[in-house]
Amino acid sequence: MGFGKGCHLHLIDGSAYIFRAYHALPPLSRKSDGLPVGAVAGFCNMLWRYLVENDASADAPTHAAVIFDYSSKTFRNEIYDLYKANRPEPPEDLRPQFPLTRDATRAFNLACIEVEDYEADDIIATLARQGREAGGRVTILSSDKDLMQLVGGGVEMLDPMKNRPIGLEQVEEKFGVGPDRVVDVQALAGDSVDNIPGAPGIGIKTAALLINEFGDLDTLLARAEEIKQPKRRQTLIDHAEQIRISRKLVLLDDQTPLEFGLDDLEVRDPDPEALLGFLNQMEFRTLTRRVAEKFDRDPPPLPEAPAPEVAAAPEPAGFDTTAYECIRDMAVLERWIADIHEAGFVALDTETTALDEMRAELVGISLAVAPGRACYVPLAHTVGEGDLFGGAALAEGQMDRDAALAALKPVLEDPAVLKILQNAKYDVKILARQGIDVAPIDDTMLLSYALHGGLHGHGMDALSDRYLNHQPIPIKTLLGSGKSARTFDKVSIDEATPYAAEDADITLRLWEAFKPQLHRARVTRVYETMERPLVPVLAAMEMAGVKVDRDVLSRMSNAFSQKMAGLEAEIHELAGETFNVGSPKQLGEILFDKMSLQGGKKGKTGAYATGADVLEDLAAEGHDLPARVLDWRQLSKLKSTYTDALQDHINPETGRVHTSYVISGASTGRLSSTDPNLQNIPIRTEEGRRIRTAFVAPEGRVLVALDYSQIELRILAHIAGIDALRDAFREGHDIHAMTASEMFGVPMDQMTSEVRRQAKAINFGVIYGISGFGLARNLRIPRAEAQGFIDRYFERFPGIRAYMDDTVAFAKEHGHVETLFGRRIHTPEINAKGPGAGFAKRAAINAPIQGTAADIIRRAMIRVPAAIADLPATMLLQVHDELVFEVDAGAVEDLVARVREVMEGAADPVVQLSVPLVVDAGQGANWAEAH
DNA sequence: ACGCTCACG
DNA sequence: GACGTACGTGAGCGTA
Repeated sequence: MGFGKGCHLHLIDGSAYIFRAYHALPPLSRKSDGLPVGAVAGFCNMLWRYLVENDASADAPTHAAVIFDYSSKTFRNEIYDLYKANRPEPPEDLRPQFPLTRDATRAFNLACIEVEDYEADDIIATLARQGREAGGRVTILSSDKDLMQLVGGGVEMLDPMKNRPIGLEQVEEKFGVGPDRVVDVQALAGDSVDNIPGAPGIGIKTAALLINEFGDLDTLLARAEEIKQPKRRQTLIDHAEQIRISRKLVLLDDQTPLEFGLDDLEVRDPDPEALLGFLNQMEFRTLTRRVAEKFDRDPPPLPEAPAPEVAAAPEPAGFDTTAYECIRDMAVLERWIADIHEAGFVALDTETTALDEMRAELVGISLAVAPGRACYVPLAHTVGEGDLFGGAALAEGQMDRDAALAALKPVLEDPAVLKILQNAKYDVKILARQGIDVAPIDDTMLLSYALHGGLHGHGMDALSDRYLNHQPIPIKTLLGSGKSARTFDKVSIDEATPYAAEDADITLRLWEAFKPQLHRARVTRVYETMERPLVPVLAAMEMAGVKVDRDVLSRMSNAFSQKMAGLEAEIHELAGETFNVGSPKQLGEILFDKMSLQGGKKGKTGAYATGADVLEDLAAEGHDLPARVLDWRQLSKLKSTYTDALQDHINPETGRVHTSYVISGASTGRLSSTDPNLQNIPIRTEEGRRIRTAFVAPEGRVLVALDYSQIELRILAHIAGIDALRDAFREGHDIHAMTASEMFGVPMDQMTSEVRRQAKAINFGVIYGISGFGLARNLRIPRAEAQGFIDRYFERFPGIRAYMDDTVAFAKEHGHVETLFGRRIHTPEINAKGPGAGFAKRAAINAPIQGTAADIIRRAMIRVPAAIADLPATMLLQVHDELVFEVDAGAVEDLVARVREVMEGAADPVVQLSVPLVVDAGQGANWAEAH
C-alpha cells in the first residue's frame, strides 16, 4: 500500500528505547557465554509490548520504522566541534548491545533505519516531513524535547512509556512557545546535556519571553539594542554568533538523504520463525515462551549450553518467575485458600494504582505459601484509555473483584492464619478500605528493622538483593519512570503476574530468613512490643487524618505572595540588578563578588555558603540586603512548603490531610512522616506558628496535644545516673537554670536569662555528643570559651563523661548500641578512620537517648487505643514527643487524664526510670491553641 | 540526581 | 597536630 491520506506512520526513537532499557534493568548476561544482553532484553520487551498493543488498538499504524543513531559523530561536529562533547562514552557493557538491537528490530520485522553522518532525530524529521507532505498522519514515539520542533500539521508525538500525547499544548508548556519557535528558544537557552552553548545566563523562561516579545530569533538579534535589561542586552549582542551556531545545531535536518520511500515502511507481521530464532539465541526464556504462545507454537529448545568451565554457583534462591500462577477463576482461588489454611500462614502483597494509600485503587493481590509457590490474583487491570465519558475497560480474564475479595476476607481475617507482608501498613490500609481487617500480621520490613537497624535500608529490593542474593523485577520496567510513568492497572496481566507474585515469594523467603534470627539477636521483645503492634495503630491514625482549613492556608499564601514581591523589589534595588533571590548561587555572587562583603566562604562545590547563620552575621553588621533575604527566605519557605503544599494534600473525599509515617525510616527508632511531613509544621516563629491555626477540629470537637517535658534530658539523667539532675527532675525544678547554677555558681534566685540560655545549649549539646567547636558555633562564642564550659560541665557531672566513653566503647566492641528497651542501633562506622569517626561517635552517644525516648512514646501509642476505646476521641498525630488527639468537647478532661497516665507510665513495667516522666497538655480549636 | 537551605523534635 | 563536627528527620528549589 502506498503511503498517503488515511495512512498513519509511527516513527520510533530506537536510541532512546535502548538507553531506557539499559538503565531500567539490572545488568543481565547471556547464561551460556556471559554476553551482556540486559538492554537488548528490555528493548525486545518494549517492542513486543508495542506490537501486542497495536494488535489490540483501533488506531494502529499502517507504516512504522525504528530509527537509530549511526554513530556519535555527525555533520554537527563540522559546525561545532564541541557538540555533545561532554556526553560520556556509552558504558562498556552497553556497546556490544548496539548491533544486537538492530538485529532485534529486524527480527520483529520492523524497518530498521540509520544513516551515516546524521542523527536519528534528523531522519525522524525527514520522514515526518515526507509523511506530512503525503497527507498522512505521523506519530513520533519519543519524549525527547529536541523532537518537539516537529509537532504540528499532522505530526504529533507520543510518550511511549506513559502513552501520553505530546501536542501543541505540551510543547508550549515545555518551551513557552509553539513548535515553530522551539528552535529559537533552544538556540538561546542552550543545552548543557548536548553542550549547545546558547546565550549564557539565559534559560528557557527568559528565552521564551524574548522570542514572544520580538517574534523570532532573527528579529530579536537584529533589534537586540532595544532590550530593556542592560545585562541581557549585552549578552545577546556579545553572543549573537554563538546563538546562530546554536540554532544550526538544534535545527533538525529534514532533508536527510534516504535510500527508500515511505511505502517501504508498511507494517508487516513478524515472521514467527525468525523472531523466535532470535529471542532463543539471546536466551530470553520468558519472552520466547510468551511469543511462542501468541503464535501458538512450541518454544524452540534452548541452544546447547557449553559445559561450564567451573561449576556455576547454585542459584541459592532458585527463583523461577515463570512458575507463578495467575488466578482467573473461583475454583482455583479456593484451592489456594485451602492451602493457606493448611499452612497456617501466607505471604501477601497488594498491587495498586498509586503510592498514596488513601487514594490508591486495588488492582490485584499476590499470595505465596512456600518458596516458589506464589500466585497473582488480578482484579482491576484495564485496557485502553479512559476518557471524559468513562473509565478504561476491564481487561479480560479476571475474577469478579467483589467475589474474589469476599472469598479472601475470611482467611485474611482468620486469627489462626498469619499474614506476612513487606511494609504491612500499606497493604493493611488498602485492604481496610475494602472492608478487610487484616490480622494477625508479620512484617519483613520491621523484622529487618529490629535486626539490622542502622546497617542499611529495609526496602524489599535491598533486602532481596542482600539476603536472598536475588534482584527482583524492577517496578520501573512495568511502569516506566518520571513523567512517562503509567499506573499498575495499565500493565497487562501477563506482565504483572511474574512481578506481583515474585514480591509475595520474596516476602515469604525473607520471613523464613529473618524470623528465626529475632531470638538470637535478642530483639524479639523489640519486634513484638514496639514494632509489630504499631502497624494497626499508625494505620488508624493515618486513615483518620487531621482536618485542615483550606481558606486559612490560602489567605496566608496570598499574604506571603504580596510581602515577598515587595521584598524582592527591595532586594533587587539594593543589589542594583535583578536576580533570582531563591538561588543561593546567584545570591552568593551578588553578596561576595559584586558587593564584596566580607565573610564569603566557598563550600566543597565551589559555591558561596549563604545559610541563615551567614546572612545573620552580615545583617548584624548593618547590611540591609542579607536582612531582606532572610525575611524573603522565611516567607518563601512557609509558602512553598506549607501554605501552598498543604492545600494540595487535602484529600478531596475526606477534606483532611493524611500523612504517612515511616516506621523503619530513622535509625534511632523514631518515626518519620511523609507526604506531607506533619512533624515539621512551624512553631518557633510567630509568623510560622500561625500555620498551625489551619489544623482544626471539626464542629463540636477539640484538638488536644500532650507532650513529654524534657524527655531526652530525663533519660540522660537516668542512664548516666546523674544525681543532681535526677533530684532536680524529681522536685520539678527548672533543669536549665539548675545546670547553670551548678556550673557557674549563680544562685537560682539570681539567675539571668542569658546564663540559663547558655546552660540550655550545653544540655542539648550533651545529648548530641558535644564538641567545643559545635557549642562555640551554636552560642556564637569563642571556641576556647565553649571548651571551658564543656570542661566545667564534665567536672561537675562526671557521670556524663563516663556515659559517653562507655557508650562509644560498647559500640566499638559490639558494633551496635542499645536503648533501655533493648532496641539495637548498629554503628558500622564507629571504627572508621578520618572525619567519619567523629560523626559515628556522636551518633552512637545520641542514639540510646533519642532511641529510648522513641521507644517510650511508641509504647504509649500502642497502649492508647485500648485506654480511650470508650471515649469519643481519636489519636491523629505523633511528633516525636507529642501526641495530638481530636475529641468531643465534653470528653477533654477524661481524655487528658487517660492519655497522660498511659504516657507517663509508658516505660513500665520493663524499665523503672529513676526520674519521673511528665506530660504537659493543651487544648483548643486548632493546633496553635492546643500548645 | 544532588546539594543547599530550612522546617521540626 | 590536623581534620572537620553538634543528633535525628523530609520537602522544595536550583543547578548540573
